[in-house]
Amino acid sequence: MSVTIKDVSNHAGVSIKTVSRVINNEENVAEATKSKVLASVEKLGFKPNKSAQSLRSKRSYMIALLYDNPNKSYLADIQNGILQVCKKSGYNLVLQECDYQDKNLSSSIINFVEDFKIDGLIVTPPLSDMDNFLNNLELANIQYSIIAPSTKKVSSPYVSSNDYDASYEMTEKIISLGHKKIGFVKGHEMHSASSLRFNGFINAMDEHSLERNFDWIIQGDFSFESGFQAGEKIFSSAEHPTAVFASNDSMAAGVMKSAQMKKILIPDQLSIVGFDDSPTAEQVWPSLSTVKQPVKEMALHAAKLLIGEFDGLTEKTVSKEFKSEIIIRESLRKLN
Amino acid sequence: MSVTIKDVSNHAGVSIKTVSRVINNEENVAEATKSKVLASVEKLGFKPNKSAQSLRSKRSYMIALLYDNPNKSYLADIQNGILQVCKKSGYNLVLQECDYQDKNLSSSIINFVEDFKIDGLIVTPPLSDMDNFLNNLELANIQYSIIAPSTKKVSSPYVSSNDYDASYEMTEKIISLGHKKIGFVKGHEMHSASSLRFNGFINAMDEHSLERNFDWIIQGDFSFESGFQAGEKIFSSAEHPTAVFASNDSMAAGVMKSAQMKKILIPDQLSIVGFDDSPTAEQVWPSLSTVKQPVKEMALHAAKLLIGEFDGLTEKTVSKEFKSEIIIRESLRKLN
DNA sequence: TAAAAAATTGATATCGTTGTCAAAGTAAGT
DNA sequence: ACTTACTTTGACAACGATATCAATTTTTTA
Repeated sequence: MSVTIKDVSNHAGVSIKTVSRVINNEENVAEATKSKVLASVEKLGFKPNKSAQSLRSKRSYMIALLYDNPNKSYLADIQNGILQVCKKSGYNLVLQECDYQDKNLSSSIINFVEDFKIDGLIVTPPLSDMDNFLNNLELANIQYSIIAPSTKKVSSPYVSSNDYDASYEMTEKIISLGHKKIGFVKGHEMHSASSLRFNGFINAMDEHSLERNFDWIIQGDFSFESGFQAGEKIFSSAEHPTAVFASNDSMAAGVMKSAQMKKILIPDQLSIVGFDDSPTAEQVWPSLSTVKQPVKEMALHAAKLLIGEFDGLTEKTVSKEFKSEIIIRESLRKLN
Repeated sequence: MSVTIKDVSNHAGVSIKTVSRVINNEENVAEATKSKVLASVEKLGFKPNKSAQSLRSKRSYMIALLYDNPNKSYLADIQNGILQVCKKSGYNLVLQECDYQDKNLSSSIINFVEDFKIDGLIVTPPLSDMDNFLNNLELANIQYSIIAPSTKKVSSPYVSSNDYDASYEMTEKIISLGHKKIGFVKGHEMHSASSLRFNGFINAMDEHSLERNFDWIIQGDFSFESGFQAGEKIFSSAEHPTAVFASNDSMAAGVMKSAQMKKILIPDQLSIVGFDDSPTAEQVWPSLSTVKQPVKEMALHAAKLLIGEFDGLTEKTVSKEFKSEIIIRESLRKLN
């Protein structure tokens, strides 16, 4: 039926072990033998049987993406980045949806990995911040690579974004446009990015000696609805801010709706900025100024880190922090 | 190390073949033997080695999702639905991003399937409408299940939504609110849903003897930008419609922006409706009335169809057409 | 030039299942 | 009771790769 290693060994006049050596790029194969084998491989169109390889070498050539993320756009970007690496390196991506509140999360994931001989995991927020979970993975000797952890105490490779810096920078941008009265909507408490983004805001405010008004600093949970509620609170206070910075775009859209329903003109009377550059950011009117993280590139790098870890990619890849980009759209305006 | 079929056979005092028979639910195993084996399996915590099974039986217990879809939200819903079935049936979902314009699409997919011994494919639009591609899959003897094809000439199982009906119904809804001057923004020409949605609109208009105004019927491509451009055209015509029906939410948001920039009040002067119930639909202001397809349920059913095809699920599953739901939000208002 | 060391190669076992086919056990038919 | 047919079971081969370890060849060293 299909071409096996034995066919190749016959064709090339060597043992199957030698063919195996060549296709696995092992050392100590004479150059002449190697090219002879490679020629046969090419000629016969040989492709190693993944199942057989997997059985013998206990590797599946599959990596899994662990996520518990309500943000569909974010998820899609992550997947795209990983897939790009997978395609090149012959790996496959398997999806594993998780519930971060599940008591049995660790054991069910460990089971899954052992069951399917998954080679490694890519862990996304908020799972990437659950130290206990990550520890369990390590105890079970499971390789993983982390996207966007807040704390970097883990030993496994990670990629992160500079949520703090980006938030600081965006806040400075707002301030530079003359705003002094700035509100803030915090993100979900479980997500480490929430505190980073908040701290960036606070520190930039402090740096410019601007007063924090806690009537305008509202706890949200990244949902549109929570953004709307935040807006309702902010705009019910005696004095209104001239700008509101929400920790993500959905909440910014919520604030925007609240303002618009109260006939507050955006951006004339109120500037709004978000975070994430979700599709919605471009599609609302006025379009949202926001912070764009290179999510896809981060995921790509995380995949490289992981696969490099057990597959020895040619170029050595290391943990990396990515820089975000500030995108100015219609919702942010200079104060006059 | 881990428990093998041999351990179970020893423990149960039967041959490995008998254990194999039990775990594969084969016929002709005495009830007593079966329960004895099952007990041992339970006791020892035996789980068949997927790689070995795969090697011997030429099945990978993996299905792949084929997509070339710019809509991240749609993709996430599809994935969720499939994953739900996968979890139950022990399959894994592998992602395969495609380019529908790729000349080598058929061969590269066939290669992929043979390479990884993928058990079956779930094909989404617009791939699901490429008859040539589907034919090639069949020639290669690859099992697949289709989501939302327009034509049903294929022999493989499918799930579909009633795009035509939903569009017809939504148009009637608009008409019932007193609108007579209704514009329409068409979707991407490659997507079969586009023509279905358009036909639903046209036929409902005809049915109610309403005139089609081709200044208000604009070709779009499902993108926000194309929706915006459509709006620009529509609102530059001598007379304005009182309602615009866009073939998806992104385009509806584009039309909305165009209108808002021209100070056309929504919904007072103009009603706008979309299609898909994307996250944006809820987050724009005024929020978009739209058509929600049970995408997740459709994907779930498609996965059942596929896995049932080669795995004989308990309940017999057949091709099915799903009904969409009309969601009325702020952007649609009764004409007074 | 012989011996030792290193590099290269191959015969065969092995991974953990399922498939083949024949043997053993049971039920049915005469 | 004795074939005949059917059900149930097991011994062993097979799937297609990698691992072990010894054999062979080449290179280095003395």
